[in-house]
Amino acid sequence: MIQPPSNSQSDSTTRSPGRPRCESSRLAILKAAYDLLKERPLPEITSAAIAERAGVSKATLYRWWPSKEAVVLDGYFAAIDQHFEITPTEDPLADLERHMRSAYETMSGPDGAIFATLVASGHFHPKVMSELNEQMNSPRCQETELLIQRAIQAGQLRADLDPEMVTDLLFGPLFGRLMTNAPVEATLAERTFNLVVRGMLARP
Amino acid sequence: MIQPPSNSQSDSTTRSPGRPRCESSRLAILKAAYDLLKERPLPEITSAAIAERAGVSKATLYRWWPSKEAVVLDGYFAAIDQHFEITPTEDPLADLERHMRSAYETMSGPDGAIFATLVASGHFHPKVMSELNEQMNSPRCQETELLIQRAIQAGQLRADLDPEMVTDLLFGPLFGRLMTNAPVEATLAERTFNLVVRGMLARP
DNA sequence: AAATAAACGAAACTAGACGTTTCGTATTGA
DNA sequence: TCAATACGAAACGTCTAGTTTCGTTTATTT
Repeated sequence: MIQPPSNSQSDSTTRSPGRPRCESSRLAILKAAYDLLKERPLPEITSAAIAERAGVSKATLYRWWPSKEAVVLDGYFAAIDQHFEITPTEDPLADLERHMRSAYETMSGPDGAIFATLVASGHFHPKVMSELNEQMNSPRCQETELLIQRAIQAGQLRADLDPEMVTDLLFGPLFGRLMTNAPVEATLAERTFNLVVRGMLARP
Repeated sequence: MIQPPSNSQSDSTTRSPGRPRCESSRLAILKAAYDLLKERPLPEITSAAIAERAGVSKATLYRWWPSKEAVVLDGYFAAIDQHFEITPTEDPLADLERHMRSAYETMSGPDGAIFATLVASGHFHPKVMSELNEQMNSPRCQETELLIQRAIQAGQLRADLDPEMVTDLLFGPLFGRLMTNAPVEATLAERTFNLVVRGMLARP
């Protein structure tokens, strides 16, 4: 995350003197940021609005986060932290498809729209982009690539596949939708998966 | 395009009285906008900077365009208008690949970066997004789908393919790169094309 | 219990951007 | 010449990010 002062309160044993940080304010700020994110795009969210909704002064907000973007990003991560688990079965290829459908389904809703606007902001705030890549994109890609490698080892997929390339392809249509602000149709994951798996060449 | 006053000077015969619009200023503004776009992302471009570089007053700029975004968008369209022609041959599938490589190559350079930031801005300015979709995305998609249909009719591709889906897939990795601000590798188009054509299933 | 260190709220403040408006001047057609 | 329009210069209003000041509150430490 992005916090200037020494965060994670060093140890739980040694505490610095003075009034401790107000945990409820911290949570209120994160929640306020996420709630606002569901209502309107990031540029229309002001730092004053976040502070006001959280019942907190702007000074407090800027004491713990360096910018509006950092607050909103932390709020988003805190809210969606629990998504995207995978439970492997005997059929790695089916696991891959389930994983993909789950991602598409999540991103077809409000969290997808928020993600898209955050990525858009990332083009103007390098730290936002790198945070998003580190916290969201990279981990999800690694999960996906792992599933692909399992399917390869199980003999279900070609051995000469590049898992990274396959991942790009599987999620490309999703990114395309998010990037152009187009709706993610319910059948998109399925159709994408089938086409990628089978290929488009005539007479196999 | 986006111009509030009656543009395209109605007819070339009937002209309204009064001093005519200064064409050189118009061109200077468009060029200044595009040049600035090559230098820095849109939010860091100020209307004052565009006017100053064009040697024009802000009042002139806002007389002809409703916003900074509209100016910049027109500047971009004016600069890249000539890209992406297709010359069909006897081999529609090869045409498709060439078309795709050309698009990937173009978008791997500065115009791709600019496009990405414009799309990003589109998330915060609906008119920018719709303009981009109408002037860029939709036409390119239609071209691509046409090429796919030709390849299907030539028997090179499966008859049951959905050209739109294939297009999404072919350009997905490109969009993914642009969206996350990642570099578009020189071999990306080729690898994408090969994988989509062949599919990823083991033993065909 | 007293001193200290830090967080908090309220509010003023700076700096900068967008977009508007005013006014005087320049350029065209009628 | 007159009317209509474009242009430049400059001031202006409004909004926002982010900073700073100051008095108050809550905790630890001695």
